[in-house]
Order: sequence, then structure tokens, then C-alpha cells
Amino acid sequence: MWGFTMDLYQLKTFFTLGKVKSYTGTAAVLHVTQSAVSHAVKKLETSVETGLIQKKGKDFKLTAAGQILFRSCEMIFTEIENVRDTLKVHTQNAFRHIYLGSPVEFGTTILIRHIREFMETNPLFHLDFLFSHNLREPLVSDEVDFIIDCNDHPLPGTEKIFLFREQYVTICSPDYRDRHRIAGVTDLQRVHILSMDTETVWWKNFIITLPPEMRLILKNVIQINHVRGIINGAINGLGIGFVPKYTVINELKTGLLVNPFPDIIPAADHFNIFIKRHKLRLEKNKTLIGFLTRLQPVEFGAEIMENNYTLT
Amino acid sequence: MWGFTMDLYQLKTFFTLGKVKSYTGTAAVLHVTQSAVSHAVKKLETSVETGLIQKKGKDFKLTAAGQILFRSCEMIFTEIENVRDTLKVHTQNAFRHIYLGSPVEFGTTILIRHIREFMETNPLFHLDFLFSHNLREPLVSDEVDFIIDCNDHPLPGTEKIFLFREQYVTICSPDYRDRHRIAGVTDLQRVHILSMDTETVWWKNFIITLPPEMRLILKNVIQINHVRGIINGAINGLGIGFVPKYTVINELKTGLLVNPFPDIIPAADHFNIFIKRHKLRLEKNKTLIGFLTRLQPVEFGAEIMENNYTLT
DNA sequence: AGTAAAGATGAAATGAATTCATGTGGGGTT
DNA sequence: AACCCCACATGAATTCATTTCATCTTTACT
Repeated sequence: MWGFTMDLYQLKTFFTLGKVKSYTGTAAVLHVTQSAVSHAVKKLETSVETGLIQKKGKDFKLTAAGQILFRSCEMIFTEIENVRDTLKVHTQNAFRHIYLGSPVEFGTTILIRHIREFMETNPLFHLDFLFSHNLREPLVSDEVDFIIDCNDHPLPGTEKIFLFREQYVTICSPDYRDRHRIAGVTDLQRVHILSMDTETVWWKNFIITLPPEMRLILKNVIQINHVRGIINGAINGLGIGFVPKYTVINELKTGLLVNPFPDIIPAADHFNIFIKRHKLRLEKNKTLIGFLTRLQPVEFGAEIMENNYTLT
Repeated sequence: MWGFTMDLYQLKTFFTLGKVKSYTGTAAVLHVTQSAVSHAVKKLETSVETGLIQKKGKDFKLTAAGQILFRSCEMIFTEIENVRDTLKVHTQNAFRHIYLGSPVEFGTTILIRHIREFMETNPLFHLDFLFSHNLREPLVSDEVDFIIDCNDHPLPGTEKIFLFREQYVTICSPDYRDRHRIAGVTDLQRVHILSMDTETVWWKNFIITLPPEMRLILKNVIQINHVRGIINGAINGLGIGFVPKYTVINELKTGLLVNPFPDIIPAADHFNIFIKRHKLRLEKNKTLIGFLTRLQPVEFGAEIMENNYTLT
């Protein structure tokens, strides 16, 4: 009788199965038995008259048909989420709930500062924040609605929306610079380097701007897994750090920190929004992303990005 | 347990109810009892915690919330139709079925002539045609997938895609012109006019090109409800007709018909596609519309559109 | 006012999805 | 290689939801 449509519960189980890639796992997610999942998927396969799942031994795959259906599920369920959301807002002034991911330092300072305007003009939005250094996983697992990040995430079906450029800067205390007589980049080899990692991938935007023969290997690396830790480390004369400029604007202004290599301008990173394409259709996301793209934080403004502070 | 989703059967009943605007009617369409429809809608209203339907006495309306949900239903069921279609094509080389509406004369000559190329390059498409003078009703009732028409259809949620310009021309047999000594448009008042309607709305594109003082009222109108009838009427010396130029290209070339007012170029009409916006997402429609917009039929080509035939 | 048509409602019946209990098979371990 | 463990498949029974049936209420039209 209902042959011209599909069973949404079957679709939902198939959809989560496609994400979880495990029958028992989806059963747990949907609060049903593993048997129910198995039955539902089988029925769905019968109704569309084609196999959707390919399992040889350990690994779980969707067939070509399965992937087509999966993508449609994304559309369908985001649309459903959108209606429920819209109806809730429309009928009972409910909150639109957004879960937003961003890097720790950016989120805890810049984002949290500027998001206030959005929350005041959009009182019906409820924002939650996930500040983390690992943002890809929350993005792919749909834990968050979208993320802001300066790392790239070239994932299929994921949109990248440019927000602003981020300038890096080398920092140390003026006392440290004078005491170690730091004049050129070669001096980096005989001082302490503060970095998020021991391999100094963190310093790459600095290193790639040097001519090839000067791409010295940094030694004496002190690993500090938090930008604020690096900044305070530098202030306290632990060594030379490399941090986003917006994080130390005040310290550079007050002279608490100096840039020991003012004539070297490191490559800029880009802050982008990363969002699964189908989630762009959600009204709430459109609204917030619209606000974010229009945002021009003074911390990333022209006068700060163009020249370096060279206080002594 | 399934609280975060919706029941598709309930949605389907609500959706068709929104179209049919009658419980008993919907019941008939879905082959269930009226009671089932009533129960289903009520359950849906409970689950979204808001009224969807407003009925005072005779007339049936959707509430604001109902309209929101209705629009989402269009999206959702279009997407479902699209997947089923795509899966069918993908797994069993099934036909993509399109039902296309167009005006009788255009469809039976131009369209049917040029669509052949499409059907040969897209063997997996199955096209059905509805040639009719009343195309709006089949469009709004979803009887057809989309229509091609030179009449305007300013319906909400309906997209208009330009195809090509259509030139009109006045026609009569050379004998008729000579016998009645037709020299200028004022002569129209003393001869027989062939028109689709008695009010000569059909002639409007001719009349509006005349200067105001010359907008004579046409008398002696012979009503013929088919373009081919008008053409053959003109050929047989019944009077002067006003028809799309593409319908009489051959007759004008062979001299069977002449244009009695070669210096008057009537306003052109526009052939457009009219399609409900959500249906633009269907792959099959995208494909066919892509073909149609790329089409440049010789019948509407530059050399035919620019100058009139003035054969004697 | 009376009647017909359309929708609402509650209890029973029908039917489909979930569960329970159990079977099968691949992978890793010793 | 034999074993066990984990993940999935399967069939019958149960449970739950939706449909139906019978009936009542409402509205419009004569």
C-alpha cells in the first residue's frame, strides 16, 4: 500500500549503520537490539531490490547503491532536523541549538569575545562550544555542527568557507633577547625553542619563509601543549616561542614580549569554517555562518596583520 | 525511542492532505479509510506539538506551521523519489520516467521533432507528453513533472526558465488578400478574423504593437479553437489569422499563405519552462532541462525571427 | 428544522517491527 | 590446528502501533 515511499525507520537504521559501520554499534546508538538492526537493513535491501552493504571479513563497506542511498539519507534527515527545529522555534520560541568547534586559543579568546554580538542579536540561539586541538574527529562524527579551524580538512562532502587570515609571530621576553644576544635566525640553534610539538611542525610557517640554506633544524625544543603556556613561558624567559599574533597583541604592546626577528614575516594561516555540505541547508547554520563571514575582528585587522610590533 | 525522527507515513498522509485538502479525498488517494487519515494527522500534530490544520466550516487551510512542514515534505518526498529513481537506474537500468506538458501546436511539431536527439542520447529516459491548452492545472496538481508554455504562470514556489522567443505572424491566402484588397491594418475591420477566442485576446500581441489610435476593435471574429484549424482556415480563404510563425514557415515559403501586413512585427512571446522549485532537484529533470535550454531550434532561429516573409 | 456529507472518536482487529533464543562464521590466540 | 570470542544472521514469538469498524458530532444546504 505504501510501496511508493520508504520506511523512515529502516532508513534511519541504515543511515546510522553507515556512520557507525557496525550492527551492534548502531543497535546501541538507536537503543534497539542487534537483531532489529539486522532485520531492518535486510528489509530495506529487499524493498530497494539491491544490496546496500558489503562485508568481507573484518571490514565494512557500503556498496555503490548504498553510498547513493546514504547521501540521500543525509539530505532527508537534515531536512527533517531542519523542520523540527523550525517548527519548535516557530511554535514555542524554542532555542536553535548549535554546537560549534574551534581551536582552544582562538575559541577561548577571539571567538568568545565576538560571539556575544551574535547571541544578543539572535536571542533564540543556544550555542555550545567545543574547544579542542583535534577538531576533525568531532566534525566527521557529527558531534559538532561545524568547526572553525586553521588546519585543513580535505574531507569528501565537506565545504570550506574562508573566514580570515592569521599571522604568526616569534616572541620572547626583551630580557631573554638581550641576555642571549639574539640578532639573527641562526641564533635559534643555541637557545631554547618553545613549541607545541617536539618535531617543530608547529614552527613550519616560520621555517618555510627562510631561504633553503637557512632552514636550520631547531634543537633544544621545550614542548608545551598549550599556546597560553608558550606565551607565559616566553614571558618568563624560558625561550623563544612561535604563536598566532592575535594571542600576544597586548604583551607586544606593553613590551612584556618582543619579536626577536621583526624583519621575518612568517607565512599566514587561514581560518576556515569546515562543514558537511548537507548541513549547510540548516537554517541555523546558515544564520551563524552568515554572521561569522561578515565578522572582521580587530585582532585580525589590517593594521595588525601588515606590520610587526618591534617594541624594545 | 524514535523521538528524534518523524513517521514518514504520517508525513505522507499530511502531505497528500495538504494537496487534496480533504480527509476523505486523501483517504481515497492513499487507499485507506478516512479514520486512518484523521488518526495519522492527529498523531503527527501531537508529535510536533502544534496544530497543522485549520478548518473553519467549509474551507480547509494549513496553519503557518503546517505550511512550513508542507514545504519540507516537498523536499523530503522529492529526495525520496530521486533516490528510488537513481537506485533503479543504477541497479537495473530502469527507465527514468518524465511526464512533460506543452502547448498542443508547439508540442506536436517542434518539441516532438527535437526531442528525438535527447531520447537517442539518453536511452534510459522514458518520456510521456501532455499536449494541452490548459497546462497550469496539470502543473499545480503534479500530474506532470514540468511544462513548457508561452503563457505565464506566476505561482509561488515555481521556477521559470527561459527557453526561446516565439514570433507571431498574420496570415491569409494570397487570393484572399487580393480579393479583399487588404493594404493596411484598418482593413481588418471589414474582413473575417480567425482567432482562438471571440474576445481576440489571442490577437493581443498584434494589437499592442499598433499605435493607440489604431487599436481598432476587431469585428467578424470566427472562433477556431485550434491553431491548425486557423491555419487551414486561412489557407482556404476563410479570413485572416494570427499564429506563431514557426507553425506556418512552410506555408509562407511555398506561397500557400502570405503575411498581409509585412511591416508590422508583433510582440514576441517567450517559451519558458515552469517547474516547481523542489522538483528541480530531481536528476532526471535537471538532465532534460539542461538539454532543452541548450536547444536552439531552427524554427526559432535568428534568420526566421528577424525578418518576415513577404512572399506573394 | 431536517438531512446529507465530512470529520472526530474509541475499542477491536490486524499487521509489522522488535525481541528472544539460537545458529553460523570469521579472526585472533595459544 | 584447535580453540574461543565476537559480530552478524535467522526464525518464531511477542509486543506495539496503526488501521479498521461502528458510531457520534459538526457543518452546510434545502
